[in-house]
Amino acid sequence: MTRPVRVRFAPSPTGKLHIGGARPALFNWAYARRHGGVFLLRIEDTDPERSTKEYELAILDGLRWLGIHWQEGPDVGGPHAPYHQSQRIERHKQRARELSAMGRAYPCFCSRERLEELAQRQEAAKERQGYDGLCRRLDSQTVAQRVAAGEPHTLRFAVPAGATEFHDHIRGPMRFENHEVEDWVMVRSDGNPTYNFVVVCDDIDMQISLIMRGEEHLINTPKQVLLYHAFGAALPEFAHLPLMLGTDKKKLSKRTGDTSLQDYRDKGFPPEAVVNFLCLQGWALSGSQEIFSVEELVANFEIKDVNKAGAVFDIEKFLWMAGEYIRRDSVERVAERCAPHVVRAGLMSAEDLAGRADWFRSVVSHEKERIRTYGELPARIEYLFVADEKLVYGEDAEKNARRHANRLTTLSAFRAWLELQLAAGGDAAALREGAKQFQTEQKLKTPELLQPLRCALSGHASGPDTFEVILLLGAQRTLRRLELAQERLA
RNA sequence: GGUCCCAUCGUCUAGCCAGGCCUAGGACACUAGGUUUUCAUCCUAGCGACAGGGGUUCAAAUCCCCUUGGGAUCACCA
Repeated sequence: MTRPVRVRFAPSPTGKLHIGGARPALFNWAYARRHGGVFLLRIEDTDPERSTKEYELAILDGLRWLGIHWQEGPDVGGPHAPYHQSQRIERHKQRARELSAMGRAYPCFCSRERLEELAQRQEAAKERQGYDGLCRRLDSQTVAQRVAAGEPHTLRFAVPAGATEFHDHIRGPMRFENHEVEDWVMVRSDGNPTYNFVVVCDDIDMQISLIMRGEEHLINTPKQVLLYHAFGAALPEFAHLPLMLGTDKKKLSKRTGDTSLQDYRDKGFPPEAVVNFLCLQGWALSGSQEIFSVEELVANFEIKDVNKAGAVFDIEKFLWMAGEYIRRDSVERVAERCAPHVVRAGLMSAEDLAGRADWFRSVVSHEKERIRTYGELPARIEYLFVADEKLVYGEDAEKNARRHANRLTTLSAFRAWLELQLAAGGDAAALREGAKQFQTEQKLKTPELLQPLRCALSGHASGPDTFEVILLLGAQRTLRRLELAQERLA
Protein backbone atom coordinates (compact mmCIF):
# COMPACT_ATOMS: atom_id res chain seq x y z
CA MET A 1 0.00 0.00 0.00
CA THR A 2 2.84 2.33 -0.66
CA ARG A 3 1.76 5.52 -2.28
CA PRO A 4 3.64 8.65 -3.23
CA VAL A 5 4.88 10.58 -0.24
CA ARG A 6 2.81 13.70 0.14
CA VAL A 7 2.84 15.64 3.38
CA ARG A 8 1.48 18.99 4.32
CA PHE A 9 1.66 21.85 6.75
CA ALA A 10 -1.70 23.46 7.27
CA PRO A 11 -1.49 26.58 9.41
CA SER A 12 -4.43 28.79 10.13
CA PRO A 13 -3.62 32.46 9.56
CA THR A 14 -5.01 33.64 12.86
CA GLY A 15 -1.69 34.74 14.29
CA LYS A 16 2.01 34.86 13.63
CA LEU A 17 3.86 31.65 12.97
CA HIS A 18 4.40 30.05 16.34
CA ILE A 19 7.65 28.27 17.07
CA GLY A 20 5.58 25.31 18.17
CA GLY A 21 4.06 25.35 14.70
CA ALA A 22 7.29 25.88 12.85
CA ARG A 23 8.64 22.56 14.09
CA PRO A 24 5.95 20.36 12.52
CA ALA A 25 6.47 22.35 9.32
CA LEU A 26 10.17 21.64 9.51
CA PHE A 27 9.75 17.93 10.19
CA ASN A 28 7.19 17.51 7.43
CA TRP A 29 9.46 19.29 5.01
CA ALA A 30 12.48 17.22 6.05
CA TYR A 31 10.44 14.05 5.73
CA ALA A 32 9.32 14.93 2.22
CA ARG A 33 12.85 15.75 1.16
CA ARG A 34 14.22 12.58 2.69
CA HIS A 35 11.73 10.45 0.81
CA GLY A 36 11.66 12.39 -2.41
CA GLY A 37 8.05 13.34 -1.78
CA VAL A 38 6.02 16.49 -1.96
CA PHE A 39 5.66 19.00 0.84
CA LEU A 40 2.67 21.24 0.40
CA LEU A 41 1.20 24.18 2.19
CA ARG A 42 -2.48 24.66 2.77
CA ILE A 43 -3.92 27.71 4.45
CA GLU A 44 -6.75 26.85 6.80
CA ASP A 45 -8.51 30.18 6.67
CA THR A 46 -12.03 29.01 7.31
CA ASP A 47 -12.47 31.20 10.36
CA PRO A 48 -13.17 34.57 8.72
CA GLU A 49 -13.38 36.25 12.10
CA ARG A 50 -9.78 35.59 12.98
CA SER A 51 -7.98 34.95 9.70
CA THR A 52 -6.11 37.77 8.01
CA LYS A 53 -4.05 38.13 4.86
CA GLU A 54 -1.30 39.79 6.88
CA TYR A 55 -0.86 36.74 9.06
CA GLU A 56 -0.92 34.50 6.05
CA LEU A 57 1.86 36.47 4.39
CA ALA A 58 3.83 36.54 7.63
CA ILE A 59 3.59 32.78 7.91
CA LEU A 60 4.83 32.21 4.39
CA ASP A 61 7.60 34.69 5.00
CA GLY A 62 8.60 32.98 8.23
CA LEU A 63 8.78 29.59 6.58
CA ARG A 64 10.92 30.94 3.78
CA TRP A 65 13.21 32.56 6.31
CA LEU A 66 13.77 29.14 7.84
CA GLY A 67 14.57 27.76 4.42
CA ILE A 68 11.44 25.65 4.20
CA HIS A 69 10.10 25.45 0.67
CA TRP A 70 6.89 23.96 -0.63
CA GLN A 71 6.18 22.48 -4.02
CA GLU A 72 2.47 23.18 -3.84
CA GLY A 73 0.81 26.00 -2.02
CA PRO A 74 -1.30 29.14 -2.14
CA ASP A 75 1.34 31.22 -3.90
CA VAL A 76 2.80 28.61 -6.24
CA GLY A 77 -0.36 26.67 -7.04
CA GLY A 78 -0.29 23.02 -7.89
CA PRO A 79 -2.39 20.12 -9.19
CA HIS A 80 -4.79 20.29 -6.26
CA ALA A 81 -5.45 24.02 -6.19
CA PRO A 82 -6.87 25.99 -4.58
CA TYR A 83 -4.70 25.78 -1.47
CA HIS A 84 -6.81 28.18 0.53
CA GLN A 85 -9.26 26.12 2.46
CA SER A 86 -11.88 28.87 2.26
CA GLN A 87 -11.92 28.53 -1.52
CA ARG A 88 -12.71 24.83 -1.32
CA ILE A 89 -15.98 25.30 0.49
CA GLU A 90 -18.23 24.17 -2.35
CA ARG A 91 -16.35 20.91 -2.50
CA HIS A 92 -16.72 20.52 1.26
CA LYS A 93 -20.44 21.13 1.08
CA GLN A 94 -20.77 18.62 -1.72
CA ARG A 95 -18.89 16.03 0.32
CA ALA A 96 -21.16 16.73 3.27
CA ARG A 97 -24.20 16.07 1.09
CA GLU A 98 -22.64 12.79 -0.03
CA LEU A 99 -22.26 11.70 3.53
CA SER A 100 -25.82 12.70 4.35
CA ALA A 101 -27.09 10.75 1.38
CA MET A 102 -25.18 7.74 2.64
CA GLY A 103 -26.90 8.11 5.97
CA ARG A 104 -23.63 8.75 7.74
CA ALA A 105 -24.68 12.19 8.90
CA TYR A 106 -27.93 13.61 10.19
CA PRO A 107 -29.49 17.03 10.78
CA CYS A 108 -29.61 18.18 14.38
CA PHE A 109 -32.18 20.77 15.39
CA CYS A 110 -31.08 21.12 18.98
CA SER A 111 -30.78 24.70 20.09
CA ARG A 112 -27.66 26.07 21.68
CA GLU A 113 -29.65 26.46 24.85
CA ARG A 114 -30.51 22.78 24.95
CA LEU A 115 -26.90 21.85 24.23
CA GLU A 116 -25.70 24.08 27.01
CA GLU A 117 -28.21 22.63 29.39
CA LEU A 118 -27.16 19.15 28.38
CA ALA A 119 -23.53 19.94 29.06
CA GLN A 120 -24.38 21.37 32.45
CA ARG A 121 -26.46 18.37 33.35
CA GLN A 122 -23.68 16.01 32.31
CA GLU A 123 -21.16 18.04 34.24
CA ALA A 124 -23.30 17.95 37.38
CA ALA A 125 -23.95 14.23 37.07
CA LYS A 126 -20.27 13.66 36.27
CA GLU A 127 -21.28 11.91 33.11
CA ARG A 128 -19.39 11.78 29.86
CA GLN A 129 -19.65 15.11 28.04
CA GLY A 130 -21.00 15.12 24.53
CA TYR A 131 -24.07 15.12 22.38
CA ASP A 132 -26.74 12.67 23.48
CA GLY A 133 -27.97 11.79 20.01
CA LEU A 134 -31.48 13.14 20.43
CA CYS A 135 -31.92 14.15 16.78
CA ARG A 136 -30.31 10.97 15.54
CA ARG A 137 -33.41 9.15 16.74
CA LEU A 138 -35.82 11.37 14.81
CA ASP A 139 -37.76 9.56 12.07
CA SER A 140 -36.96 10.51 8.50
CA GLN A 141 -40.35 12.03 7.81
CA THR A 142 -40.11 14.45 10.71
CA VAL A 143 -36.61 15.36 9.67
CA ALA A 144 -37.68 16.04 6.10
CA GLN A 145 -40.56 18.20 7.26
CA ARG A 146 -38.47 20.25 9.64
CA VAL A 147 -35.73 20.77 7.08
CA ALA A 148 -38.30 21.73 4.46
CA ALA A 149 -39.80 24.19 6.90
CA GLY A 150 -36.43 25.87 7.03
CA GLU A 151 -35.78 25.06 10.64
CA PRO A 152 -32.15 25.86 11.47
CA HIS A 153 -30.01 22.82 11.98
CA THR A 154 -26.48 21.54 12.01
CA LEU A 155 -25.28 18.36 10.42
CA ARG A 156 -23.78 15.82 12.78
CA PHE A 157 -21.63 12.85 11.91
CA ALA A 158 -23.28 9.59 12.96
CA VAL A 159 -20.55 7.78 14.84
CA PRO A 160 -21.02 4.03 14.37
CA ALA A 161 -20.73 1.44 17.12
CA GLY A 162 -17.45 -0.30 17.70
CA ALA A 163 -13.96 1.01 18.06
CA THR A 164 -11.59 3.02 15.92
CA GLU A 165 -7.99 2.00 15.48
CA PHE A 166 -5.03 3.50 13.74
CA HIS A 167 -1.30 3.33 13.95
CA ASP A 168 0.71 6.29 15.09
CA HIS A 169 4.35 6.31 13.96
CA ILE A 170 5.47 7.88 17.17
CA ARG A 171 3.07 6.38 19.67
CA GLY A 172 2.30 2.98 18.22
CA PRO A 173 -1.13 1.35 17.92
CA MET A 174 -4.00 3.56 19.02
CA ARG A 175 -7.52 2.47 19.85
CA PHE A 176 -10.56 4.53 20.81
CA GLU A 177 -13.96 3.20 21.75
CA ASN A 178 -16.53 4.83 19.49
CA HIS A 179 -18.99 5.42 22.31
CA GLU A 180 -16.40 7.82 23.68
CA VAL A 181 -16.56 9.80 20.45
CA GLU A 182 -19.60 12.04 20.27
CA ASP A 183 -21.70 12.75 17.20
CA TRP A 184 -19.79 15.88 16.41
CA VAL A 185 -20.96 18.80 14.31
CA MET A 186 -19.78 18.44 10.74
CA VAL A 187 -21.63 21.40 9.23
CA ARG A 188 -22.66 24.46 11.20
CA SER A 189 -26.16 25.89 11.11
CA ASP A 190 -24.88 28.62 8.79
CA GLY A 191 -23.89 25.96 6.28
CA ASN A 192 -20.14 26.13 6.86
CA PRO A 193 -18.38 22.86 7.52
CA THR A 194 -16.15 22.52 10.59
CA TYR A 195 -12.46 21.81 10.88
CA ASN A 196 -12.55 18.09 11.53
CA PHE A 197 -14.60 17.66 8.40
CA VAL A 198 -12.81 19.94 5.96
CA VAL A 199 -9.37 18.81 7.00
CA VAL A 200 -10.25 15.25 6.04
CA CYS A 201 -11.88 16.31 2.76
CA ASP A 202 -8.80 18.26 1.78
CA ASP A 203 -6.33 15.64 2.91
CA ILE A 204 -8.17 13.04 0.85
CA ASP A 205 -8.39 15.29 -2.19
CA MET A 206 -4.76 16.30 -1.91
CA GLN A 207 -3.75 12.67 -1.48
CA ILE A 208 -1.86 13.27 1.71
CA SER A 209 0.00 10.08 2.61
CA LEU A 210 1.18 11.00 6.08
CA ILE A 211 -0.21 13.44 8.57
CA MET A 212 2.45 14.66 10.95
CA ARG A 213 1.22 17.27 13.41
CA GLY A 214 1.19 18.27 17.05
CA GLU A 215 0.02 15.95 19.77
CA GLU A 216 -2.93 18.20 20.55
CA HIS A 217 -4.56 16.68 17.47
CA LEU A 218 -4.22 13.11 18.67
CA ILE A 219 -7.61 13.16 20.31
CA ASN A 220 -9.23 14.50 17.10
CA THR A 221 -7.84 11.67 15.08
CA PRO A 222 -10.54 9.05 15.74
CA LYS A 223 -13.17 11.46 14.45
CA GLN A 224 -11.14 11.93 11.32
CA VAL A 225 -10.35 8.24 10.86
CA LEU A 226 -14.05 7.49 11.03
CA LEU A 227 -14.57 9.98 8.24
CA TYR A 228 -11.98 8.32 6.02
CA HIS A 229 -13.79 5.03 6.56
CA ALA A 230 -17.15 6.62 5.79
CA PHE A 231 -15.78 8.00 2.53
CA GLY A 232 -14.13 4.71 1.75
CA ALA A 233 -10.84 6.56 1.39
CA ALA A 234 -7.39 5.15 2.03
CA LEU A 235 -6.24 6.01 5.52
CA PRO A 236 -3.10 8.12 5.66
CA GLU A 237 -0.35 7.36 8.11
CA PHE A 238 -0.27 9.39 11.31
CA ALA A 239 2.47 10.77 13.49
CA HIS A 240 1.73 13.02 16.44
CA LEU A 241 4.68 15.09 17.53
CA PRO A 242 5.32 15.88 21.16
CA LEU A 243 4.43 19.37 22.29
CA MET A 244 6.85 22.16 22.95
CA LEU A 245 6.51 23.20 26.55
CA GLY A 246 7.10 26.40 28.46
CA THR A 247 9.09 26.43 31.68
CA ASP A 248 5.81 25.71 33.44
CA LYS A 249 5.72 22.41 31.51
CA LYS A 250 2.51 23.42 29.82
CA LYS A 251 2.00 23.83 26.09
CA LEU A 252 4.15 26.74 25.01
CA SER A 253 2.16 29.94 24.98
CA LYS A 254 2.64 33.66 25.02
CA ARG A 255 2.51 33.53 28.76
CA THR A 256 5.96 32.02 29.09
CA GLY A 257 7.80 34.30 26.68
CA ASP A 258 8.25 34.94 23.02
CA THR A 259 6.54 32.30 20.99
CA SER A 260 6.36 33.73 17.52
CA LEU A 261 9.10 33.04 15.06
CA GLN A 262 9.08 36.71 14.17
CA ASP A 263 10.23 37.62 17.68
CA TYR A 264 13.37 35.55 17.29
CA ARG A 265 13.96 36.85 13.82
CA ASP A 266 13.69 40.42 15.09
CA LYS A 267 16.08 39.68 17.91
CA GLY A 268 18.63 38.53 15.39
CA PHE A 269 18.78 34.78 15.80
CA PRO A 270 20.45 33.12 12.81
CA PRO A 271 17.78 31.11 10.98
CA GLU A 272 20.13 28.12 10.78
CA ALA A 273 20.34 28.13 14.56
CA VAL A 274 16.58 28.32 14.86
CA VAL A 275 16.17 25.33 12.59
CA ASN A 276 18.85 23.39 14.43
CA PHE A 277 17.39 24.19 17.81
CA LEU A 278 13.84 23.39 16.80
CA CYS A 279 14.98 19.99 15.58
CA LEU A 280 16.68 19.30 18.85
CA GLN A 281 13.35 19.61 20.62
CA GLY A 282 12.19 16.07 20.23
CA TRP A 283 14.76 14.73 17.85
CA ALA A 284 18.49 14.19 17.98
CA LEU A 285 20.98 13.46 15.25
CA SER A 286 23.03 11.43 17.66
CA GLY A 287 23.82 11.37 21.31
CA SER A 288 26.81 13.62 20.95
CA GLN A 289 26.35 16.06 18.07
CA GLU A 290 24.28 19.10 18.89
CA ILE A 291 25.15 21.25 15.91
CA PHE A 292 24.08 19.94 12.55
CA SER A 293 22.99 21.25 9.18
CA VAL A 294 19.65 20.84 7.43
CA GLU A 295 21.39 18.46 5.04
CA GLU A 296 22.29 16.25 7.95
CA LEU A 297 18.75 16.52 9.20
CA VAL A 298 17.32 15.51 5.85
CA ALA A 299 19.77 12.65 5.48
CA ASN A 300 18.99 11.22 8.91
CA PHE A 301 15.45 12.16 9.85
CA GLU A 302 13.33 9.19 10.88
CA ILE A 303 9.94 9.61 12.47
CA LYS A 304 10.55 6.68 14.75
CA ASP A 305 13.42 8.58 16.34
CA VAL A 306 11.16 11.40 17.44
CA ASN A 307 10.64 11.53 21.18
CA LYS A 308 7.27 10.87 22.74
CA ALA A 309 7.58 13.27 25.64
CA GLY A 310 7.18 17.03 25.36
CA ALA A 311 10.26 19.24 25.44
CA VAL A 312 10.70 22.31 27.58
CA PHE A 313 11.86 25.24 25.51
CA ASP A 314 15.15 26.38 27.03
CA ILE A 315 16.02 29.89 25.92
CA GLU A 316 19.51 29.68 27.45
CA LYS A 317 20.49 26.78 25.27
CA PHE A 318 18.87 28.47 22.31
CA LEU A 319 21.01 31.56 22.87
CA TRP A 320 24.10 29.42 23.21
CA MET A 321 23.34 27.76 19.91
CA ALA A 322 22.68 31.07 18.19
CA GLY A 323 26.07 32.31 19.43
CA GLU A 324 27.69 29.12 18.27
CA TYR A 325 26.40 29.68 14.74
CA ILE A 326 27.61 33.26 14.76
CA ARG A 327 31.08 32.28 15.96
CA ARG A 328 31.35 29.61 13.29
CA ASP A 329 30.18 31.91 10.53
CA SER A 330 32.38 34.19 8.42
CA VAL A 331 32.93 37.81 9.39
CA GLU A 332 31.47 38.89 6.07
CA ARG A 333 28.18 37.18 6.59
CA VAL A 334 27.85 38.12 10.24
CA ALA A 335 28.49 41.73 9.25
CA GLU A 336 25.88 41.50 6.55
CA ARG A 337 23.30 40.13 8.95
CA CYS A 338 24.17 42.56 11.74
CA ALA A 339 23.84 45.54 9.42
CA PRO A 340 20.03 45.90 9.62
CA HIS A 341 20.20 45.87 13.40
CA VAL A 342 22.83 48.58 13.41
CA VAL A 343 20.72 50.67 11.06
CA ARG A 344 17.59 50.11 13.10
CA ALA A 345 19.45 51.19 16.23
CA GLY A 346 20.29 54.43 14.46
CA LEU A 347 24.05 53.93 14.69
CA MET A 348 24.74 54.00 10.97
CA SER A 349 22.73 54.57 7.84
CA ALA A 350 22.73 52.10 5.00
CA GLU A 351 24.94 54.52 3.09
CA ASP A 352 27.44 54.76 5.94
CA LEU A 353 27.54 51.02 6.02
CA ALA A 354 28.25 50.78 2.34
CA GLY A 355 30.90 53.47 2.51
CA ARG A 356 32.69 52.01 5.50
CA ALA A 357 32.24 48.33 4.81
CA ASP A 358 35.82 47.38 5.67
CA TRP A 359 35.72 49.30 8.91
CA PHE A 360 32.40 47.72 9.88
CA ARG A 361 33.69 44.25 9.11
CA SER A 362 36.60 44.97 11.37
CA VAL A 363 34.21 46.00 14.15
CA VAL A 364 32.24 42.81 13.67
CA SER A 365 35.35 40.66 13.65
CA HIS A 366 36.12 41.89 17.15
CA GLU A 367 32.62 41.39 18.49
CA LYS A 368 31.72 38.18 16.70
CA GLU A 369 32.62 35.87 19.55
CA ARG A 370 30.95 38.09 22.11
CA ILE A 371 27.46 38.27 20.68
CA ARG A 372 24.86 35.52 20.70
CA THR A 373 22.43 37.24 18.36
CA TYR A 374 22.87 39.88 15.69
CA GLY A 375 20.64 42.11 17.75
CA GLU A 376 23.15 42.20 20.58
CA LEU A 377 25.70 44.05 18.49
CA PRO A 378 24.39 47.66 18.50
CA ALA A 379 24.47 48.08 22.27
CA ARG A 380 28.01 46.70 22.38
CA ILE A 381 29.41 49.09 19.80
CA GLU A 382 27.43 52.19 20.51
CA TYR A 383 30.51 53.76 22.14
CA LEU A 384 32.14 53.92 18.71
CA PHE A 385 29.46 56.30 17.49
CA VAL A 386 28.68 58.66 20.34
CA ALA A 387 30.25 62.11 20.44
CA ASP A 388 33.50 61.99 22.41
CA GLU A 389 32.08 64.43 24.95
CA LYS A 390 29.03 62.30 25.47
CA LEU A 391 30.75 58.98 26.03
CA VAL A 392 29.17 57.27 29.03
CA TYR A 393 31.56 55.78 31.56
CA GLY A 394 30.12 52.58 32.95
CA GLU A 395 30.19 52.16 36.69
CA ASP A 396 32.62 49.25 36.62
CA ALA A 397 34.86 50.89 34.05
CA GLU A 398 35.16 54.10 36.03
CA LYS A 399 35.74 52.25 39.28
CA ASN A 400 38.55 50.29 37.65
CA ALA A 401 40.11 53.46 36.31
CA ARG A 402 39.92 55.35 39.58
CA ARG A 403 41.57 52.50 41.41
CA HIS A 404 44.89 53.87 40.18
CA ALA A 405 46.18 57.06 41.82
CA ASN A 406 48.57 57.71 38.95
CA ARG A 407 45.81 57.51 36.33
CA LEU A 408 46.02 61.12 35.18
CA THR A 409 49.75 61.24 34.69
CA THR A 410 49.64 57.82 33.04
CA LEU A 411 46.95 58.91 30.65
CA SER A 412 48.79 62.11 29.85
CA ALA A 413 52.10 60.37 29.22
CA PHE A 414 50.46 57.63 27.21
CA ARG A 415 48.61 60.14 25.11
CA ALA A 416 51.84 61.87 24.18
CA TRP A 417 53.49 58.57 23.36
CA LEU A 418 50.49 57.31 21.39
CA GLU A 419 50.26 60.44 19.29
CA LEU A 420 53.70 59.72 17.89
CA GLN A 421 52.95 56.05 17.40
CA LEU A 422 49.72 56.71 15.54
CA ALA A 423 51.40 59.19 13.28
CA ALA A 424 53.90 56.46 12.40
CA GLY A 425 51.15 53.97 11.59
CA GLY A 426 51.17 50.28 12.46
CA ASP A 427 48.71 47.59 13.40
CA ALA A 428 47.29 46.64 16.77
CA ALA A 429 49.99 44.09 17.43
CA ALA A 430 52.69 46.68 16.87
CA LEU A 431 50.92 49.14 19.15
CA ARG A 432 50.56 46.47 21.81
CA GLU A 433 54.27 45.66 21.66
CA GLY A 434 55.18 49.32 21.79
CA ALA A 435 52.87 49.88 24.73
CA LYS A 436 54.61 47.12 26.62
CA GLN A 437 57.85 48.97 26.28
CA PHE A 438 56.21 52.20 27.32
CA GLN A 439 54.83 50.40 30.32
CA THR A 440 58.24 49.10 31.32
CA GLU A 441 59.84 52.48 30.91
CA GLN A 442 57.16 54.13 33.02
CA LYS A 443 57.37 51.31 35.56
CA LEU A 444 53.64 50.68 35.28
CA LYS A 445 51.74 47.54 36.04
CA THR A 446 49.48 46.42 33.22
CA PRO A 447 46.16 47.37 34.85
CA GLU A 448 47.55 50.77 35.78
CA LEU A 449 47.79 51.59 32.12
CA LEU A 450 44.97 49.58 30.59
CA GLN A 451 42.11 50.15 32.99
CA PRO A 452 42.10 53.96 32.78
CA LEU A 453 42.74 53.64 29.07
CA ARG A 454 39.82 51.28 28.45
CA CYS A 455 37.50 53.52 30.43
CA ALA A 456 38.63 56.60 28.53
CA LEU A 457 38.12 55.01 25.13
CA SER A 458 35.00 52.91 25.42
CA GLY A 459 33.57 53.52 28.87
CA HIS A 460 33.24 49.76 29.19
CA ALA A 461 35.03 47.54 31.67
CA SER A 462 35.31 44.80 29.10
CA GLY A 463 35.39 44.40 25.35
CA PRO A 464 37.78 43.82 22.51
CA ASP A 465 41.51 44.30 22.79
CA THR A 466 42.23 47.91 23.73
CA PHE A 467 44.62 48.45 20.84
CA GLU A 468 42.02 47.21 18.42
CA VAL A 469 39.62 49.72 19.92
CA ILE A 470 42.18 52.46 19.28
CA LEU A 471 42.33 51.55 15.61
CA LEU A 472 38.58 51.26 15.35
CA LEU A 473 38.19 54.71 16.88
CA GLY A 474 40.93 56.30 14.81
CA ALA A 475 43.66 58.64 15.92
CA GLN A 476 41.65 61.79 16.27
CA ARG A 477 38.88 60.44 18.44
CA THR A 478 41.27 58.32 20.49
CA LEU A 479 43.42 61.31 21.37
CA ARG A 480 40.40 63.45 22.05
CA ARG A 481 38.96 60.88 24.41
CA LEU A 482 42.26 60.58 26.26
CA GLU A 483 42.25 64.34 26.67
CA LEU A 484 38.70 64.37 27.98
CA ALA A 485 39.44 61.52 30.36
CA GLN A 486 42.09 63.57 32.09
CA GLU A 487 39.36 65.92 33.18
CA ARG A 488 36.63 63.39 33.76
CA LEU A 489 38.73 61.02 35.83
CA ALA A 490 40.29 63.79 37.94
C1' G B 1 -14.06 14.79 36.18
C1' G B 2 -14.21 11.55 31.26
C1' U B 3 -10.99 10.09 27.29
C1' C B 4 -6.10 9.95 25.55
C1' C B 5 -0.76 10.68 25.85
C1' C B 6 3.82 10.80 28.50
C1' A B 7 7.97 9.73 32.39
C1' U B 8 16.73 9.15 31.96
C1' C B 9 20.85 14.88 35.28
C1' G B 10 17.54 21.68 36.74
C1' U B 11 16.88 21.77 30.97
C1' C B 12 17.64 19.35 25.79
C1' U B 13 18.93 14.45 24.92
C1' A B 14 21.90 9.22 23.75
C1' G B 15 20.89 4.37 25.38
C1' C B 16 14.99 1.45 25.23
C1' C B 17 12.08 -1.12 19.70
C1' A B 18 16.12 -6.11 18.70
C1' G B 19 17.67 -7.06 27.74
C1' G B 20 24.12 -8.08 29.11
C1' C B 21 29.27 -3.69 25.96
C1' C B 22 25.77 1.35 31.33
C1' U B 23 30.46 2.12 37.02
C1' A B 24 24.09 5.47 32.28
C1' G B 25 27.29 8.98 27.40
C1' G B 26 26.92 14.10 25.23
C1' A B 27 25.10 19.30 25.36
C1' C B 28 23.12 23.86 27.92
C1' A B 29 23.31 26.00 32.70
C1' C B 30 26.13 26.08 37.23
C1' U B 31 30.97 25.62 40.12
C1' A B 32 36.42 25.47 40.24
C1' G B 33 40.99 25.97 37.60
C1' G B 34 44.07 27.28 33.05
C1' U B 35 44.75 30.74 28.69
C1' U B 36 43.67 36.28 27.83
C1' U B 37 45.48 43.47 29.64
C1' U B 38 39.50 42.97 30.62
C1' C B 39 35.24 40.49 28.80
C1' A B 40 34.12 36.79 25.44
C1' U B 41 36.24 32.59 23.08
C1' C B 42 39.07 28.22 23.94
C1' C B 43 40.93 24.08 27.26
C1' U B 44 40.60 20.99 31.89
C1' A B 45 37.94 19.22 35.99
C1' G B 46 33.57 18.97 39.12
C1' C B 47 28.31 18.83 40.23
C1' G B 48 24.18 16.09 38.51
C1' A B 49 19.29 11.41 36.38
C1' C B 50 17.06 5.79 34.96
C1' A B 51 9.73 8.71 39.48
C1' G B 52 8.18 4.55 43.14
C1' G B 53 6.71 -0.53 43.79
C1' G B 54 5.94 -5.33 41.99
C1' G B 55 6.91 -9.02 38.40
C1' U B 56 9.53 -11.84 33.90
C1' U B 57 14.85 -13.25 33.39
C1' C B 58 21.05 -16.09 34.94
C1' A B 59 20.80 -10.62 33.81
C1' A B 60 16.19 -4.79 33.28
C1' A B 61 17.21 2.22 32.23
C1' U B 62 15.67 -1.32 28.44
C1' C B 63 9.99 -6.22 28.55
C1' C B 64 5.01 -6.59 31.56
C1' C B 65 1.65 -4.75 35.57
C1' C B 66 0.26 -1.27 39.35
C1' U B 67 0.93 3.39 41.83
C1' U B 68 2.42 8.33 41.61
C1' G B 69 3.39 12.55 38.91
C1' G B 70 2.96 15.64 34.55
C1' G B 71 0.48 16.96 30.04
C1' A B 72 -3.27 17.18 25.97
C1' U B 73 -8.32 17.43 24.96
C1' C B 74 -13.46 17.72 26.00
C1' A B 75 -16.77 24.40 20.75
C1' C B 76 -21.74 25.32 15.58
C1' C B 77 -12.08 27.46 16.71
C1' A B 78 -8.49 25.56 13.84
